[in-house]
Amino acid sequence: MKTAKNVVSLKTVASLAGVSIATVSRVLNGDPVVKDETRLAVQKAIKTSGYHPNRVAQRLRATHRSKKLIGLLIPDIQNPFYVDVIRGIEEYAYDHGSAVVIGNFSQDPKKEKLYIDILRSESVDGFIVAPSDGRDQHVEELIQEGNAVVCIDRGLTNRSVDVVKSDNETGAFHAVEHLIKLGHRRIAHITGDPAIPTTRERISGYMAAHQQYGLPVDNNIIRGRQSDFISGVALTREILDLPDRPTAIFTANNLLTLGALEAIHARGLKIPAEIAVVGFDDVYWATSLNPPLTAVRQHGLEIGQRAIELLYQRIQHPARLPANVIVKTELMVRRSCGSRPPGEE
Amino acid sequence: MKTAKNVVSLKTVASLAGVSIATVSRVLNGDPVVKDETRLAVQKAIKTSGYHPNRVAQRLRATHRSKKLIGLLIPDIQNPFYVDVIRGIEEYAYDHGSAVVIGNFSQDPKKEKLYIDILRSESVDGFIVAPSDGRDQHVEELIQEGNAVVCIDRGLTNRSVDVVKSDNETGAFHAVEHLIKLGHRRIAHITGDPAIPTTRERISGYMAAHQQYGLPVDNNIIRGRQSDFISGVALTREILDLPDRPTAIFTANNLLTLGALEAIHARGLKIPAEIAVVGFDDVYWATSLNPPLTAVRQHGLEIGQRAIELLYQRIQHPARLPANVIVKTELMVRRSCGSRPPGEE
DNA sequence: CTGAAAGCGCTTACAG
DNA sequence: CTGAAAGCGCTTACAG
Repeated sequence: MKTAKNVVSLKTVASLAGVSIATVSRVLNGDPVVKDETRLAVQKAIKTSGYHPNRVAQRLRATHRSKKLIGLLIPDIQNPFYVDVIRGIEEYAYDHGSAVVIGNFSQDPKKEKLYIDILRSESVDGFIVAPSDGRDQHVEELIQEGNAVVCIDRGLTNRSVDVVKSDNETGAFHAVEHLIKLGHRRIAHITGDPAIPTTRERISGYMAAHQQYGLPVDNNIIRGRQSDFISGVALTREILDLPDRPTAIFTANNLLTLGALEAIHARGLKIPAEIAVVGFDDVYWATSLNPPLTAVRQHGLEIGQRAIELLYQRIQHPARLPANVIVKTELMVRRSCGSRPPGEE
Repeated sequence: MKTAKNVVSLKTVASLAGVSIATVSRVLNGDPVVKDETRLAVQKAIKTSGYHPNRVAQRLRATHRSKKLIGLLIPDIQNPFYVDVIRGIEEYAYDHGSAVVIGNFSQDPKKEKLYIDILRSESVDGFIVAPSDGRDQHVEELIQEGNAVVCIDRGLTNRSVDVVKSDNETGAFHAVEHLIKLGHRRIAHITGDPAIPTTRERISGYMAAHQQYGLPVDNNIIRGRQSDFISGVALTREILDLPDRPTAIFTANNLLTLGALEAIHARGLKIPAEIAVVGFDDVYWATSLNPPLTAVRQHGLEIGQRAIELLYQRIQHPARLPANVIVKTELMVRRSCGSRPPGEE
């Protein structure tokens, strides 16, 4: 067992092949100018020496070529939606020989700032970011400095920027419409953090469905605080305690849905017999819930792929106008919303 | 809006402060030899110029100091257990100013190889890896070359290496013991991929519990194929089709558990009235299942933290003997295993 | 077609 | 206490 790391560099290969390091570099980069004979000798030397290019040196040197590194800023790696997005990005990246550095900032702007600094000084090709909110200073700054940036899930309010996100409004619309068509007339909406643009779009969809079907909106049953589990539990409890309890709840993301389920189970209420549930965000365990959850599926993988494609376009054309990619959602109808509202069976 | 990226380097700061780049570097690295007056001038220049060190250059230059980059090889980023591990690692890493590059190889050895190559040539400080199986050639090689490597969840069979993992055997033992104490006599075990050491350890625990309580083991109800959802469904179906159906199922990981639930729900069987379920891996949505799932909780966060601590130790003491850290599991008793076996109510 | 040399942004002996 | 210089492993004009 060797304990010292062997350092096979261009130099090693060059001396092995009896050429200069410049020539080896040319062969590695597929420069057609190299004589076939030389190329062959070099390729052989590369093989026998087990040479692998040092990406750090390449990145330091590369001013005008790709640095093969993408920075990713994720608000919450525990959220399966973002895991899908990451997978979409990663697949594409590694297909192109790029690596991905992930900063999971847990919705903490300070942590976000730290990660941005780190990624920046790793001189990544560009950033894919879910801004902590619509007025995210750090992301603004990043763009200001001339970095390639693509936003996912949410854009920035004061600046036009490449964005890839779900059609939140239509997704919410379909969810609520589905409940209305089943006969529900009082549908609560547990929303996410009001500071996040996504939250507002989903509320819009909820409103639009009510309007389209001539249903009055009761602001008292639209409640939001944070986007997390705890809020889901607390807000659902409030809703369930209401004198004229809604017959259905539409939750704005998977954590809120879990919170809602917890609160409903704790009350011993039957789903959908006593209360129907539809959630935003489909998750792989949604079918294993009892009853299986009706949910608005976001295509996270596709969002990730589109984001990284857009990022590479942005790198090549820094001046092109910002694109706004809206990815369709899909309503996965399962048993948690039943076939008719409670009390009518 | 500037479109060109500003390149504030040591040079910029040096000329601003009227010193050489060597001096700036010394100030940055806290070299006490620098005169206070000079230090102050340099610090001021750093502030006003908005200088941030280039980590790429630092890493290229750093032969003997930390490169501030950790490589992570994860078999499946969709598995919440690994997400916890990642969070544990990440927290520690970023507290120490290190970044983490994640390679999610989806149990695909080819992808694993590619990622190892990339991470290696990014000259990371070290690797934290969950080997694809006990005879993982690529991980072997990595160690062979003198890299700092810590394994998580599973070790290597032919080589002693730093490992951090759950106490799988005891965890499984407690799960099965719990079922036995509830009166179950026929307990099926849906195992993971037999090539993964973890699988075997969990089987051992299952066996040990049977032995301790003088229960016969029926190999016909211990079944394993892959570690995924599909296998969970298929194997559970097989088990449920058996003439003398077991009264309980112990599943070896969270995906298998989901598969089992799917199969059980499809048959319309009541949990735990007709069949009890205990799963390895607690997940944050386990309490939202109906009924809530009894599960063996692994402390993923702690595993991640211990792993990265061990890694830094390994970097500092390349020759120290490999450590084997076993992290306790915890049985989370919920309603999916009931209070007595089916048929005795 | 190939090589010598400059340089990417740093750190670190070596002088002084 | 500070600076000039070498060098980490590459790429790329520039000569020849």
